[in-house]
Amino acid sequence: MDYAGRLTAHLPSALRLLIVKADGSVLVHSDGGSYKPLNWMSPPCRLTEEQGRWIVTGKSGETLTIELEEIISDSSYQLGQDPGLVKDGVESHLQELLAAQLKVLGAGWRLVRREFPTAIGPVDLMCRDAAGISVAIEVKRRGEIDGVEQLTRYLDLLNRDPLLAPVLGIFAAQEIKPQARALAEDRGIRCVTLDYERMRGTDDGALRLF
Amino acid sequence: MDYAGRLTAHLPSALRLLIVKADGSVLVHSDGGSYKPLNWMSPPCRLTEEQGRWIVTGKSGETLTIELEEIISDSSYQLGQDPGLVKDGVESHLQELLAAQLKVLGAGWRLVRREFPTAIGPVDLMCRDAAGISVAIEVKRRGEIDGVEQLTRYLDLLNRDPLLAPVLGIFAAQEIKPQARALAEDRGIRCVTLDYERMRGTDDGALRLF
DNA sequence: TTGTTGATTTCGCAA
DNA sequence: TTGCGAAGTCAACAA
Repeated sequence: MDYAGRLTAHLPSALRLLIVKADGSVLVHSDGGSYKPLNWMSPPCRLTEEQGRWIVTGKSGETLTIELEEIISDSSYQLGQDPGLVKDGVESHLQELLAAQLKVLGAGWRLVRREFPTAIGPVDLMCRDAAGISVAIEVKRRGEIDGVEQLTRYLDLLNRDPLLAPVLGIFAAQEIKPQARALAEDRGIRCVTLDYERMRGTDDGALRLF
Repeated sequence: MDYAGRLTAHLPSALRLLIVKADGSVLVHSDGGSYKPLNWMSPPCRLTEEQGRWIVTGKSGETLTIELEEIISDSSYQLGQDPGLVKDGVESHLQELLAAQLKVLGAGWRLVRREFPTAIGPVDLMCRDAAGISVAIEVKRRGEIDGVEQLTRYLDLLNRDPLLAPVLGIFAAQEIKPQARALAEDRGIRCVTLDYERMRGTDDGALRLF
């Protein structure tokens, strides 16, 4: 099997599972690893069959060429439309919980609004502390450098608004990477680690503050 | 199907493809979307079977519970060990090639080290030019604004170190987006477009310099 | 259509 | 083993 697109890749001959979905997409799986196929073609794409060879072409001209040496089994089924997955516990939930339990950041804090709009995107939570100082909070499940950059951009912009300035920043996440913490603290941004289970279970002191 | 781990998720009853790999991992695919399953359990994990129900348990205690209402087809095959995928053309190759062909950036340049460590992450290539001035190089496959920001952060930090300062920056990529180039040049960062095919084929002038 | 952001990300490399 | 950045990331949502 050979792939030519953004990169080129080659897969030697071996016994594998080939899946062709209803939308024409193709997956080549080995008998291990994770859910990611060894190689694949995403929809929209088109599958053409020659003798003993599949050629799958993507919309940007990528090609996946599969040489079929032996077919152990070949089956086809119609699965129909799928009702889809319902998730719980992602970032938006953390944001809701923190908005509802804002007092743990400090007494007398109040929420201005969630998804506070700016020209460069929404701030997760905009608040005012007991003294009335504006505080912009960025909420992440996992806090990495990108998130600190994102909050920094918001703070730069917000602090140019004389009605809001000065605006402080809080970086809140279930887990904060050391490099992200270092960058945040270097920029005067407070870091807060969130405990999702405790926040869901209680309506009071559910944060570990550092 | 129900999942309980970092989040909880529920999947209504429908006709689907279940795959159990040799390492015990489980994939639940619908007949569309991309290569990502609707739900899954990554190895290492263990599958136990009750009547009409599969319970898959991961190493961190996550569980995937699957109720089997009807079995349309059930097959099992041994695929054996897989020789694995050979990729070509990714960032690490570019980094290696540029490290080996550093002289094309200028005569008398030398490599200090690859993956030069800093508090906010490793600099791809740290060099000194003929005059002994430090140069930090960020290598990307596709040069976008994020990469320029990343290099800027490194330069800000490195220039605070009196043993290194002044530190110049080079942004090197197979393809540099106009916005990224504009930002880099505005910040005094030199942009270099890398020609992967020529760099792989020659051991001399393999860059197009701008 | 394009861009931005989150993810049960997964994967690979270096310390 | 751990931590961090890249990915043919994918996918959802907004502009």
